Amino acid sequence: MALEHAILVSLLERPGSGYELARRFDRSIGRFWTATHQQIYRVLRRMETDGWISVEEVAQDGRPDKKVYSAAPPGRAALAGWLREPVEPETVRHELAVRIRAVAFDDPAALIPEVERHRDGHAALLARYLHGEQRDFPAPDALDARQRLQHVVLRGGIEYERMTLAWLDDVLATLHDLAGADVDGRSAGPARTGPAGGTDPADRTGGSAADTP
Amino acid sequence: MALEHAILVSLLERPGSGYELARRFDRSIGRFWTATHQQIYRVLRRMETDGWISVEEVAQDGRPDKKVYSAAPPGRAALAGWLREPVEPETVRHELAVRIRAVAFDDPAALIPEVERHRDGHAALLARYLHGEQRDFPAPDALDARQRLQHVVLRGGIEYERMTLAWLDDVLATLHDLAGADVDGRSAGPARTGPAGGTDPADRTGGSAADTP
DNA sequence: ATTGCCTATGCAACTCGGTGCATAGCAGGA
DNA sequence: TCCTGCTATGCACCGAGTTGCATAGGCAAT
Repeated sequence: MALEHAILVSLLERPGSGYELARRFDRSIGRFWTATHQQIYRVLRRMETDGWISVEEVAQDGRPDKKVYSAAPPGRAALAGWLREPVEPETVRHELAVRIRAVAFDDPAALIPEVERHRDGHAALLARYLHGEQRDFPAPDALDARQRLQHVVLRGGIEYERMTLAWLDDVLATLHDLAGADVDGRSAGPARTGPAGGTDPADRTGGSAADTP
Repeated sequence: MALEHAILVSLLERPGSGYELARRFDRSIGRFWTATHQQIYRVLRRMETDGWISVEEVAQDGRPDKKVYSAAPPGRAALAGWLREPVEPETVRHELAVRIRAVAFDDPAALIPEVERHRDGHAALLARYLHGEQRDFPAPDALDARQRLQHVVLRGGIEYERMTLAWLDDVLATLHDLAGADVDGRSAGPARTGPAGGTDPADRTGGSAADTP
């Protein structure tokens, strides 16, 4: 669990209230670590009792008071320790890949609209990243340490979106091709690849193709 | 929640017991959808009571009996319906990105070993994917629908690993560069980028660089 | 002989994370 | 005027998912 650490990083970059953190998790940090305000408030309370962060109540006019949190020395120490721990191997949850494999047992055309929607979303995100890069890192040779680290993370996001976009085009081409090949199956619901239910024929997949996604 | 659907796809590709499914989730399907045996057994029971799958008790010699599950027509129908639902926007949990940003408040060299380990893992996985592609899809023009779908998913995995590998090299170059630049900070623990705790200077990041990862 | 691993299934307890709802003052538009 | 939306924090509940443990026979190696 790294939400504590994501919050610590965010608070080190700039102190803020739970509400402000929640909005940051909708924008910046949220691109690679999501969290709802509920979770953030709960974790903030725990971190405070653990001494990782310190609070300051700030009265405001025209809007409710807020609690501004800052990273405390124990929090920094915890972060430093965390950086030296082994990286856990990222639990993967790639829903689209499951759906693509599922389409073998249904109409390939059924998935096309959703893949296109997905594709457009990634295209928009890539455009946003590239715009942000132009704005924030116009001179990549004159950056301090923190900016260089932010830039390398951003480059990762850009390359990921580029790669995903190209792959989704590949997927779409494949789906269109398959949908065009068997026009008769277009209207049918399930049960088309195999004769009926149960075991499918030509099922050599278990140990070969299924072994590598 | 798509574990049901991942299991359905796996059972359609080949019927099997909970234990067999668990092992598949360690290898093939597990590359893009992880699950422990506990979860699988629980979900299998629920799917069975819902009529999505059917069971057959199989006695074995020399090892415990097993329950072999197969996808039933209602399961196929549920899968077809799922394929037409909107794709939920993938909750991102990219721990390494958080760590890279965290390193701005600690020693950049501290992260290098873990990034290298990570890099080697991705290199090994890429090699495995490429080997699997050679083995299972030597003639990409002569594939049936299911194989073509499996191949396009595999291509996605390959491109993802290629991209990740290049990016991790980029990250390593950046970290080495930063670690070489401030040799004085090498041995220090936390608290080096900013003067002490609290708010860091040059904190224009909140709305600019922080806005795009 | 004992240790450890593999097959095969399952219970119990827990944490993590998300949804829905509540409060409460203020601002702006229909 | 009413409705919506923003700031700001929080409770209660539920489902998903993990960890630890249990059982139980058979196999292989030390």
